Amino acid sequence: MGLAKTEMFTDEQNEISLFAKAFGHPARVAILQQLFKIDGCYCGDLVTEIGLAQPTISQHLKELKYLGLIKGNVEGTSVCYCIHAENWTKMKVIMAQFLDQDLPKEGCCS
Amino acid sequence: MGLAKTEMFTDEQNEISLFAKAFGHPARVAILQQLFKIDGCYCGDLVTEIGLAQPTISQHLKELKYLGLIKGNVEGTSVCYCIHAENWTKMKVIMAQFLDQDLPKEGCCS
DNA sequence: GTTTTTAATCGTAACATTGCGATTAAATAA
DNA sequence: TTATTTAATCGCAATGTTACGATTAAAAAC
Repeated sequence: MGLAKTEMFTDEQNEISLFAKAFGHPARVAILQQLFKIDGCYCGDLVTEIGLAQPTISQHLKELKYLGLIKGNVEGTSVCYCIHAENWTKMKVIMAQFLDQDLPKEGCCS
Repeated sequence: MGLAKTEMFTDEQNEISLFAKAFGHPARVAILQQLFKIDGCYCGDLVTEIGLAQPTISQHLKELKYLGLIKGNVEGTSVCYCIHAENWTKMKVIMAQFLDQDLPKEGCCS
């Protein structure tokens, strides 16, 4: 059915999967890495750097912005993007809670 | 076109996005959390716990297994799953490299 | 050997994602 | 005002994902 049944999962599980989905495409990973390197970066620069068409980059930026991971500043005809530092930190806390769980000493597969 | 153009991205970017994609569905997050809690867990227990149909859980388990994040041990007619500790740690290193980048002090949006 | 149990696989319907050409919107420059 | 520049949005084709009923496979119990 292509749609996750979000109502059967916890808020935490849904939140983790939403952030993870944002990182689930190499173009968005590349965009974020670029914004860490050159903060802020114009949409056009990202198009050049990453090599996808302008509407495609714009769409990826929209998703990242929707999740609050980046913000964009209009400067004349350009838009300058950068990492939303505060929200990035919040996201990291949520992801770390999931990733840094204690590994059980002994499992069935030991 | 629905398919990421992997050849235009770095191996690192592709690897990050593959792991992220694994966490990009709440059911897989729930499965992994359950395996952290009760290691190891039988496929049937996961079906009961999570509430999706058996073929659906089996499919999610297959993806997690393909990425090396879990392993399954056949015990009679059952299969006992658990976190692949070593690979989980490796994955965490890769994800941390991406998530823990230094935030620039000043961006265009400051 | 037959039945039961457990999980993988198959097939397919419903839906989501990705990519981009074409267009639009909005600011700037001429 | 009329280009020009830059990026968002629209529309659509191609592909991927998710879910599950039906079936199969394999081991265990009887």
